[in-house]
Amino acid sequence: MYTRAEENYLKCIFHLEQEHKGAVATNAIAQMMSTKASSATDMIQRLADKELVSYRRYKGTTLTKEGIAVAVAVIRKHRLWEVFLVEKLNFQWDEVHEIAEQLEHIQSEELITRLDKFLDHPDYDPHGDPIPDKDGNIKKTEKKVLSEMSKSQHGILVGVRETSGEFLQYLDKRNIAIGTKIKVLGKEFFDGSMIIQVKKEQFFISKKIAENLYIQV
Amino acid sequence: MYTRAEENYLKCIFHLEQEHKGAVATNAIAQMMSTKASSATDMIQRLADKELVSYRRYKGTTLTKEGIAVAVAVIRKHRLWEVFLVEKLNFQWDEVHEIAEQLEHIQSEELITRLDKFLDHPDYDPHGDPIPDKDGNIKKTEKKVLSEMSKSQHGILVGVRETSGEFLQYLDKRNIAIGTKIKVLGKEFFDGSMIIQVKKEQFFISKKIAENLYIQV
DNA sequence: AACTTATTTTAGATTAGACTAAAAATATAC
DNA sequence: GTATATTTTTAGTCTAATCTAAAATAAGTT
Repeated sequence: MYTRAEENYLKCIFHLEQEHKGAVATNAIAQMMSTKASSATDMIQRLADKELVSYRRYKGTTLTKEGIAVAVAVIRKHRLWEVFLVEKLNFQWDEVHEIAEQLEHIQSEELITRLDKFLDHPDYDPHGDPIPDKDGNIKKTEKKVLSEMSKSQHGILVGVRETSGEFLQYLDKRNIAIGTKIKVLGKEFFDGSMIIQVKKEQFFISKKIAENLYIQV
Repeated sequence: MYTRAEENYLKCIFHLEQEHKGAVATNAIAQMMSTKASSATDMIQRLADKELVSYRRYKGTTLTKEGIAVAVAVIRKHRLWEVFLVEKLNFQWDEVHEIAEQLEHIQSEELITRLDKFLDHPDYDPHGDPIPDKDGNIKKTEKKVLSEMSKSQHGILVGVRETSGEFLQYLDKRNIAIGTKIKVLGKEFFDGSMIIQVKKEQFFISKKIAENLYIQV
């Protein structure tokens, strides 16, 4: 099995690779892991020795098949635990990330099989992210970033990008949650800000907010 | 907070101190932790620096108030998770120990508060051991080892000492579980073996088995 | 093309936790 | 009460994961 640190690096590289499509820069990894570039290099080289990533000095890092499998397994565990925490223990969706970061490293195939069944095989976690299946397949959701939508388009919120407590609380305060219908009433070219309709109410939102909301059209 | 290793040592020392009443030998700790005496000494000295144990060279180790608090908190978490695994995820009672060993180190007060509530504030774990409350109080069960009972005495099984898979499966095979009524029909002085009644059936059991069953008379 | 800046890697040190081998303290035996 | 055996501790080494400082490479600018 792999260490906690290894699993965390693999998960991190997986997410970065998804975002930017292509080899991941050492600095990007270091930054996301809140560590120094030298530490990241060190770990990357160890992961390369174990053939979990392929790596060429100064050129960047990509996950191997095995590396992807490990990363996705960890993500599956993380998201299943998040469902458990919200659905069964009644946590708010913005409180679960930190705890799931720990739970995702518990080693037991059987545990996850049973947890998945107990939760009735959920497809999405409380933030709207898809839960990989046992074999590592992830449902691709054809979601759009709200900031890329134009006037009078509408859809439902299926996920968020940023997962900080502040951001999720911002949404809660405005009654915006996964599943909420959102319509774009207006868009300002100058700064990318928008006026949106949520249920009976209308809000002004900045570009920064709009960039962090995923909408299914 | 404390590291996994520290928590495990504290838990180990707690159990040994309960059993033998008095300062715990370094070798006993090393043996229970499946490590070498030198490693144990090393850790004990670090724990002493942090005032979690009081320790005098060559004399043995005892937990301080703070050390007890940490150990009991870990034991509480372990036993609550065991209840969860058996009651909610339908594990057999002999399959849960290893997983609970991992789960007991998850750091979150709130998680345990909510888990406890979700499980309806259980008093005992699936092996019959009492679950410490939030403040660290442990219900003392006035239980007796079966091997110390005499002919025609009876009671119910409230706990087991040994927790190996083989032993628990031995019990399962004979339909013996926590809560089962047991009556001593006969006892052999020579080797301490017994004939017991369980439900409608009678079994011969060796002294070794009898020493590992706790009965509430 | 040469200079400057930013990124990445190497070298060397540190910490927790474990190990082996040897030394020190305690316990047991005659 | 000395000799022997057992237990415990110390000293020194090892690995994973981190750090700082310095060196190497790549990228950007004139």
